[in-house]
Amino acid sequence: MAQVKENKTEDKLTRQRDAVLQVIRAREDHPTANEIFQAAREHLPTISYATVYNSLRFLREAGLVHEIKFGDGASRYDRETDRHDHAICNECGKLVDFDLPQAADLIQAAARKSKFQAASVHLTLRGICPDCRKA
Amino acid sequence: MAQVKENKTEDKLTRQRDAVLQVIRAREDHPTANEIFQAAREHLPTISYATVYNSLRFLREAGLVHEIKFGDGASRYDRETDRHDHAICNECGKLVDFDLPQAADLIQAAARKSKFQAASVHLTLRGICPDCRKA
DNA sequence: ACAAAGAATTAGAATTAGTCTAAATCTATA
DNA sequence: TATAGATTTAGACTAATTCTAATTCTTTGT
Repeated sequence: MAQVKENKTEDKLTRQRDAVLQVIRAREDHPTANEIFQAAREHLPTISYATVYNSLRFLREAGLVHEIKFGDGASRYDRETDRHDHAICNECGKLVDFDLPQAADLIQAAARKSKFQAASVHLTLRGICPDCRKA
Repeated sequence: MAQVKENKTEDKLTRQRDAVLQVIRAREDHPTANEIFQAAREHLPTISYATVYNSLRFLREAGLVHEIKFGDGASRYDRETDRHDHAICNECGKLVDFDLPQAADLIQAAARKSKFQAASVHLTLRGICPDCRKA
């Protein structure tokens, strides 16, 4: 009798996937897929663009990285996977993480208003970052 | 002496721009630029894709429509221009407006945490919409 | 250890959203 | 009515991402 195979998605952290993960973990900021590709090929020169995207999907589904999608260009990837909020600078586009527990507390109220079954809530602030305010 | 011309951006609601505006105002949902283009050319068969984009930029800058950018594909346009929040269905992608005044109240706290000078805050709920919950 | 099956990777083509460009058309006004 | 400025048009172009098909691992059974 054939052995039962439960998992649909494989769960191996291959060399390529690990390289991508390490790139994200090594950075304070929120790199794009392209930036990750550039950095990853320094360690693994043969890695391809498609593999970076495949790895990012894998890592996201495994909960190891967090994908941030604002409309402004490319998705960005975040090593911080706990619930948190984002601030985006209207001048320079800088993206900053912060956590506002009060925002998380609004999940019930948001579910009631929207009639959705809530999975998560996320607050986005738009404004001017400290650097651009100075300049 | 030449007449002084103050406005940098012109402010005429041309036939094309008005057609785009009417399409958005006529819809309950949040059409993409492509959907707007399809609908607008029923009234104005010669309108071009680029003009739809130009008109959307004009209408957005004039405050007549609201642009919603989630990473999931194309920008969507909303006739509702007052501050409001959004719920997105993780199953079918449906986008719904709602207003949670408590979210607006968090603008001060969010500014403090992020160190940004705040312009706006916006709460996004992700979950399952009523229709998908039934199915 | 070896072959077969399944998974992952690769390179490049394809797709999609959106912007840019240059020529043509409008429109207001002197 | 001529003209200058603004707008529209069609299509080329760009950037991000996904798809595809061939190739290269990895397992695992024998």
